[in-house]
Amino acid sequence: MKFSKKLISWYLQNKRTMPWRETKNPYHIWLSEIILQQTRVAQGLPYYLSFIDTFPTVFDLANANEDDVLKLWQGLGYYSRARNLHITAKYVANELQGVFPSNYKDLLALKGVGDYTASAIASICYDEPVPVVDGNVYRVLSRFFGIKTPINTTAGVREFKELAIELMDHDEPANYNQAIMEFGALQCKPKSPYCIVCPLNDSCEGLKNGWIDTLPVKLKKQKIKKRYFNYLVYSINGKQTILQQRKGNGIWKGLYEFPLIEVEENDRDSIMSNAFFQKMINGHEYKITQYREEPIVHKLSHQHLYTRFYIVNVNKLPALTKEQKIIDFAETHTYPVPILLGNFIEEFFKV
DNA sequence: AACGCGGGGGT
DNA sequence: ACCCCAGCGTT
Repeated sequence: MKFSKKLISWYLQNKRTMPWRETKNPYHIWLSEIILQQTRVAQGLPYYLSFIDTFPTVFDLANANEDDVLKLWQGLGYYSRARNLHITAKYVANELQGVFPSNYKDLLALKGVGDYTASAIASICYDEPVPVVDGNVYRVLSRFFGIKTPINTTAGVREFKELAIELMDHDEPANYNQAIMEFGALQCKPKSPYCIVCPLNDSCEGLKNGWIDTLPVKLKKQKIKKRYFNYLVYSINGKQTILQQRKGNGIWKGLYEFPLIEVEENDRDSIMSNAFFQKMINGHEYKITQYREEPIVHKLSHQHLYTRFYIVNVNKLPALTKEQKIIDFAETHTYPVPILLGNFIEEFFKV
């Protein structure tokens, strides 16, 4: 039997039930695909349900405030996905009368939709025979065909894409694409795949040569940067605090946070002598206490954030920058914040 | 072509 | 610790 037909056969018997597999509504499929980028099904599923519930149509999403979209996205990470989601919703609602593009090429033009996502939507919604090449597909193909080309190089991306095009099932694009991904997720998984009971184990080059544990080949690991964050949690007359929105292009763009002092070395002197800190407290009576002695270490894929919170008690309003807003304690939890701050707010303000 | 971007789960 | 996850946009 053909490679693709074996996978589809496996898929029809082993696929998990998921809400986005019950529909071909492009709005729902698009939403699920954006949410699932670099995200496990178990983590993304509750977000998918709450987005569908809160924004039943692309018009509802388009008419929302960006802050509300980010708030619903809070905790899912890679927040540019949420901002691009909102941009694309407005584009589809306002420029395309709510009708999504119906082919790979036009889908690719949407913000936040790359090669993978355009292929996924085009194949699932419109039966266009364009192959998806995600992390699962790299693993399945590299093992089955014994391909050692690193997957995160230009040559690797091109080689696997060309192979995927050859293998594409033109009779059932939707089933085939979901089959190879589901197969990679459940059967040909990264560690301890079920080769003994695999329907492809009689012709798998990786298994035959003992390469299962070394495929796919991926070049270098990014090294982790350490950063030292010091948040000033203002308590103004014990009722209000200050939040500011992150600008620029770094992490958490668009999310809110307390006034932040980032230092190179995490010693108390460098924080207290920091120019920004002096400016914030200059001319005001204040009492400052450190929330916890030990920093909270927030681990991201690419950096570790050693974070301290300082409670700054004041009786007068400090001078605010343009980005800063006075917020009632009870309202702090309505702003989209990184999960690191969300946890703190929940604990400290008891909201 | 290389890099930055979250948070969670598995081993 | 380290890897991976239905990747994408920017530089």
